Amino acid sequence: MGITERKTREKQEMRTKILEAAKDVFIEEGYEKASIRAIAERIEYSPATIYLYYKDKNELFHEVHELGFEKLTEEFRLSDSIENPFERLRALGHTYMKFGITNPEIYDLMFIQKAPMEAIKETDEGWDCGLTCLTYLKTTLEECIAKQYIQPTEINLLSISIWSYMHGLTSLHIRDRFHIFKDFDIEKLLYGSVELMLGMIKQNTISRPENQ
Amino acid sequence: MGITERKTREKQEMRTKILEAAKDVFIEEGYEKASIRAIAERIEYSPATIYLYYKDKNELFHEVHELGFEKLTEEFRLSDSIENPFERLRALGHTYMKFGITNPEIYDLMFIQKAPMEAIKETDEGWDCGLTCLTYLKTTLEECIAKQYIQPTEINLLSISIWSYMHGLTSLHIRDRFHIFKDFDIEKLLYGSVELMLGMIKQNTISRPENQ
DNA sequence: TAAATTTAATAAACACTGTTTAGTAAATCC
DNA sequence: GGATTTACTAAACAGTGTTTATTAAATTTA
Repeated sequence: MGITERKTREKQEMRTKILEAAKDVFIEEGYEKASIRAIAERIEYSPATIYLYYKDKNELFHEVHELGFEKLTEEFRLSDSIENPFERLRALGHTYMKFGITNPEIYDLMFIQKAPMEAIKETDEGWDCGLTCLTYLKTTLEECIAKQYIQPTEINLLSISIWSYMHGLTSLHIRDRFHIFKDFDIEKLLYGSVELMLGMIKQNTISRPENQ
Repeated sequence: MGITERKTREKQEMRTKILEAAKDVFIEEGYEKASIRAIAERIEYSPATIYLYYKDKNELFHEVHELGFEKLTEEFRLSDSIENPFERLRALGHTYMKFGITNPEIYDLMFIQKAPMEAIKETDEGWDCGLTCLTYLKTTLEECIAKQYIQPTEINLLSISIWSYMHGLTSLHIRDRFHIFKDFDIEKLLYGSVELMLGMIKQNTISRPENQ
């Protein structure tokens, strides 16, 4: 019977319709103004309708957060063609930071807000999209170690460190904590910091001939 | 005339009464549940009364955020007695991270939420309390450089980097992004990361005899 | 001291928020 | 064609920050 098939298809279409509206409101108006009512109004449905397709706001925001990860992963993929793993690492760093600065509201949802993580806790799934991005970093770092650009280091320790560093720079910046450096070009400081870190983890190798 | 003096004193007492209540609600109930009504109820006044002493929620939260900085600065001061600047740097790092993990809601307000920064924008003051803490880090780093524990580096670049690193570790942790390392002892990874960073910035000096 | 004025506090309202419930109209099934 | 399921929504509930009009008390003035 084709009706049930059409119905499930329509149900899915409505979900993506809501999801896209949520994403748009999010990007245009920001986290604070992304209310259920605002999203409902955009698709010309009543607020209550959204609850027929999403359990609650957390679940909806969790899916928006997944969209964000799809976009970030997509941008990460652009660096796949870079042969040198250390150069690829630099590119990933720049991509990550630029993503955060360009899409602060989505970045907010992906790495700062509690909501998406609470949605995960209510299911038995893990933070798959986060894991995917982390794996991207991990494999690049492993390759850097294999090709002796970086001193051998426990990979979880190293990846958590690089990620935290990049997140620290990005999040303190988009949350306006760097205004105290008002006499400096902040973006220049940010990219300078990335280079400082890259220099530090690379220099270790250069200065240790026994690893070469 | 003693009346006006008493009045201004009472006005100040009421402000601190509200402020302390706000801080307590904040610590006990968290950011989300720290509503004007909840704060008002705790001091047994009507919500409207708070607006006679504070312009809006942002201004009140800004003062709570300042209390947080007083506490953090206090804890930083405990490391003043450490002679070796590099050991002092390690202590500051541990203090910072422990502060964030122990007081996640206050840390939230100090380094994550937008609200306190918006309160600053509306006045002509800067982020003085943030600057104080940063100066603490800066002077320690400068001393590290002077005593050749750390390779000479532009001080703003270096301090922004160390701070971002510590904030990245702390904030990703308290916002539950490290659950993907579920097979590991996360706190161990965190302190391990601090050691990794310390090792990296120190090693540069050791491996460069021309600086010693 | 009595009246006028200033001050302090609040109840109630406004415009929002997420979410639930009851009810309606249309589509589908028998 | 009548019964049933489905899709949707209006209205309500409990909460939010904030403003306004009003009241009662404290203070000043005459």
